Amino acid sequence: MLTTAEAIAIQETLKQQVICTDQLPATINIIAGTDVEYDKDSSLIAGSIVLLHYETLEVIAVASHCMEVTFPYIPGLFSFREMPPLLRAYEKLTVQPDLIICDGQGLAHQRRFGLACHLGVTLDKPVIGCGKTRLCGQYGPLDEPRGSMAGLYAEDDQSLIGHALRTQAGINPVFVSVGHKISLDTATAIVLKMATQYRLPETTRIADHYARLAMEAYKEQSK
DNA sequence: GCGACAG
DNA sequence: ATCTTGTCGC
Repeated sequence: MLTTAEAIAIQETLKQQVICTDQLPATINIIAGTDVEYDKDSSLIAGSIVLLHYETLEVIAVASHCMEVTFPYIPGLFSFREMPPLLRAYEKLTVQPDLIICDGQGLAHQRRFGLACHLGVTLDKPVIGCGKTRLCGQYGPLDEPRGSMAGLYAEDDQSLIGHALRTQAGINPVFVSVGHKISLDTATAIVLKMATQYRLPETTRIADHYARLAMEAYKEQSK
C-alpha cells in the first residue's frame, strides 16, 4: 500500500495542476454532490455521487460504489481514503455533471491539496470543497445572518484558503474552498445557493442519503 | 513536548 | 465516520 511519504509526494506534485479561477461552462445545468458512508462494524465504505438539476434540485441520476477501505484516516491524507469509492461511482455515471461539490476541503488544507482538489485534478472537472468542520486556517468574527462569511487564513503564510460561510442564520458555518477550476467567490455563492433549507448544501445531504442506502443494499446483497 | 486534526 | 432520544436553553 501507499506510504504516508508517498501520498504526500503525490499531493505536492498534483497541487501544481490546481486551477483557482472560474473555468466552468457558461451555463450550469447539472451539479453533483458526493459523500462517503462508513460501516460501523466492518471496513466497508460506500461512495455516492448524485446529479441534480442546478435550478430545481431535482435528482437526475445517482451512482454508488461499495468496497473495503484501502487507506487509513490520516488528517491531511483524507483523499486517499475516500477517492477510490468515489472514482468507481463516477465511472458508473452515464451523464456528466458541470460542477461537483464534495464533502471535505479543497485548498483549505495543510498542503493546499484536500479531497476537492484531488478529485478535481483527477477528473479534470470544476470541484468545490465544502467541509462541515475546519481542518486548518483561522477566521475572525462571523455575523449571524444567512450568507455571512469570514475569510479562512492559513496559519503558515496567512494566505486566504477558504471562507467560513453561514448558510443559515445562527447555525455553525460550513467551510468552503477551491477544489479545481473555480474561484473562491463563485464557490461560496454556489454553496450558499445550494443550502436552501439546511446547514449543508442539498448536494451533500442527498449524496449522504444515497451513500447510506448503497451501504445497506451492499450488506444485504452480500448475505 | 503538547495540542489540533476534513470523514 | 460511528455511537442516538429526549432534553436543555434561547
